[in-house]
Amino acid sequence: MTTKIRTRFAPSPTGFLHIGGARTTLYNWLYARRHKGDFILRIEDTDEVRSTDDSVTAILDSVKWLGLDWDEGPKDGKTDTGPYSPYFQMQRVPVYRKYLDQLVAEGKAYRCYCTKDELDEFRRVAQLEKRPPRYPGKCRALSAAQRQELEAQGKKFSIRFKMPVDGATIVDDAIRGKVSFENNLQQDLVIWKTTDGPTYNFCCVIDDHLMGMTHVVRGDEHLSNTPSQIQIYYALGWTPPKFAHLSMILGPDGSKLSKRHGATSVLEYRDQGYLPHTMRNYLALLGWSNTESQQLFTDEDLISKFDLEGCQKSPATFDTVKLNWMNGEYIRQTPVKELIELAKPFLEKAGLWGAKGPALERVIALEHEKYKLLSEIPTLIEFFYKPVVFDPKAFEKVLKAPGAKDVLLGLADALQELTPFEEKPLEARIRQFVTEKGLKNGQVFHPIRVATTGRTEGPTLFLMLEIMGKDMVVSRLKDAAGKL
RNA sequence: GGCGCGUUCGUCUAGCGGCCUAGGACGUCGCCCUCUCAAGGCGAAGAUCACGGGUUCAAAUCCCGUACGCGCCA
Repeated sequence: MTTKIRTRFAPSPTGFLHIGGARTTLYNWLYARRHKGDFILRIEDTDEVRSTDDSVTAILDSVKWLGLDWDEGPKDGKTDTGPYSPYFQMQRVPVYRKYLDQLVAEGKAYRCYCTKDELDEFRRVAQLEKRPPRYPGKCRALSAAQRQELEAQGKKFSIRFKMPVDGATIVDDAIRGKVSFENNLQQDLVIWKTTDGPTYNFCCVIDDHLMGMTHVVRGDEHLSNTPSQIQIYYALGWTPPKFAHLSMILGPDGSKLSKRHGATSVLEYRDQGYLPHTMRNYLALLGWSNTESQQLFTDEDLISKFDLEGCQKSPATFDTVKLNWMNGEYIRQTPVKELIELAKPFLEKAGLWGAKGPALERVIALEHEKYKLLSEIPTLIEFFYKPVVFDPKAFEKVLKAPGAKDVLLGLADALQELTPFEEKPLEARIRQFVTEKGLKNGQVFHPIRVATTGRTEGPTLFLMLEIMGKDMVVSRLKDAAGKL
């Protein structure tokens, strides 16, 4: 029997969920789902200064919006559920302390009394002598008597983990293969702070083991810490999980994606009108691909095809242009009724939800192939519900053209008489008008469009007029003519 | 500074020694469709596979070095 796959996403609640974190979450989730395993969420809030409750909420909201469900972890910002509860690290401190005591008792970790100033000095001298600036192990071999004396002086201490002094630690990474680190170049890392609390690397090892993680999929920036973590697993008599380190996501200028490149928070993408499915698909492709070079995936497709081996070792640039294309694809695939529901917040904000006028369903369907973002929908359809606002250029070029006024007035009369006021008869009547007056199509079609919408671009003309209805069309033709 | 990682069209990538005169997707450009804008169809341009050495009958693919970028130690 094979062990059940268990993956996790373990954010520090010190801010919103950014794009990189979202991708890490997605890959962990995909891997777990692919193998019918469990996906766990754990909150690494041991940084008491920077962790906030708001961040926890924002992160949970983000993961939920992305449509990634977790099997164990927080239910909200305070409570959680699952066989390994609690999933908030601050609530697990006694657990960490237990293993800390064990390591100290076994001589695998030791108290270090060096002050910040002393450590700075070590570092300075090391830099000067062009040696690696690592902790020199000053307190590593202190005797019990020496420790007593230092403590009698009221010296505070941190606790350091004793790294082996020879040999190498191999990280067998699912994406990068075997990566070797010389042990004597690693330093004795602090696992318990002077301020009496555990450090990130220590909690991470203990939780990943106790919570039964089989795979740790995380960002590239953790690769260098992995040998230390692996040695802690060994010291505790545990087998490390399989690691996979994902490459970084870059901004368009090749530097690490940050706020100055635009939106970095997942919730900002939601607010700009991207669909969760777009984010899942796009992020999946940013650093992972299969041999078919497939671009569009259903969720089932993604789950059945995703694998760690297909992940890219090199960093990837986040490309909003492709994201927009993909979002357009998925909007086009979304049935209009569903699309309206998705666009509801944006329509409400624009005052178009429940507005008097043509049926929203027909209006939105009219320009279905044009939306790239949900947030664009209101601007593209608002002229159906709000007074016409003329684009100055369109007004100059199209309405002020010679004869345009006569066209508008003539059409207003002709269309007033038209029944039924529907696409086909409208087209027939307007084309007839063109012939009667000896004009070209453009000389008539363009002025109608600008007069009724204020713009030179918009939906297919005759169906649009039908949806607007006779009263609106005729009065707008007259109004526009009146301005000339 | 040390250690580690990375480097294929503008961007995301395929490629695991011969199928590569390097394939796909986004974007760009052109044509078609057409009442505009899109969408759609067709087509084109775009990569001396970072650079330099090897290994081999044969290298984008294997090995070594260099450069540049990034990460960790901080």
